[in-house]
Amino acid sequence: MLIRKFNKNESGLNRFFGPLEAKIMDILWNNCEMTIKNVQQVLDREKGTNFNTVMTVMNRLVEKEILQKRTEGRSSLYKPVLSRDQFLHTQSKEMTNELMDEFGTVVVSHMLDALEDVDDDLVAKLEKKIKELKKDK
Amino acid sequence: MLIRKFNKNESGLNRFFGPLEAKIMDILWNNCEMTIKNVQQVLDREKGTNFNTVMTVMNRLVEKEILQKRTEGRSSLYKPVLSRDQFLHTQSKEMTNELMDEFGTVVVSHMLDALEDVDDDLVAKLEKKIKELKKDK
DNA sequence: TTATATAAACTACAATTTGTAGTGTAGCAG
DNA sequence: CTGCTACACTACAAATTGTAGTTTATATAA
Repeated sequence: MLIRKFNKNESGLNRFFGPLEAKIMDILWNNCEMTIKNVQQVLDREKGTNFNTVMTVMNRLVEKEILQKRTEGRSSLYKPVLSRDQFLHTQSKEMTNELMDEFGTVVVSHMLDALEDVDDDLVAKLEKKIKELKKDK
Repeated sequence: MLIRKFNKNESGLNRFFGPLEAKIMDILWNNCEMTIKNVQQVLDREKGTNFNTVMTVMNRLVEKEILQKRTEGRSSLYKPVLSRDQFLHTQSKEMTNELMDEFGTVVVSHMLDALEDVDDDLVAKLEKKIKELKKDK
């Protein structure tokens, strides 16, 4: 799973992918396993995209181990290695860890500053964590 | 201040800059205001780097509003717009906000999972925050 | 069986970002 | 006034991403 960067000033999948890559991943995640043609047809509903373009980008995503490819007769079927939820969960966890490794507790402080409208589960988790932290002292 | 991406699998300034850019920023932050020649001389202690290369990279950093340039007679003096601390603080805050905007409270949960060895001030801040959150209900 | 359509492979090019460096220019110093 | 120095201008390379043409292999239709 080769995601090298997190794009700032973008949103959603565009934080991890280029614009076309992001559209393709979105389509794959909405449809499970698809051929290049299938993907191209969905893309085409908005704006014509060349078959070869779609193929190139999808095969690059396979090289990066973000998609997996299975040859079925004359056609190949592509699907994401991880589900969308798994992917986003992994990325959010990785990014959180990267930030904490890099900046330490400062990010915790920033998070608390930005924290509003939290559900009860998270408050409970916060309280539990505080107790643990105090016990460790 | 144009920082477009956060590089994963890097560390320190290399998360925000290319390798040479990062070295140059490090030098500038250790020395305040410097000419290109000064910077080049410090770089040269490890490995010869072409004067024009240093100049190009530094002027690009000026375009990105990361460095500021002041012409003093025949030479130009460069210095970072923000101090290292200001820069890192800004970036950690921005990144934290980006993550929270993107993923919501999941990142807080991840953060708590990774949290260890916290100082007393942060524990106090956590407790204060919990009280506020409960009051809002 | 052969012709045609289609999927895939291979190849290549453009724009962007970053590192690299040559050449030209203007001004100061001897 | 002549050369050194700093800067500007320009250009190219590698990587990333978007784009698409050409070629090859094959399956299906005539």
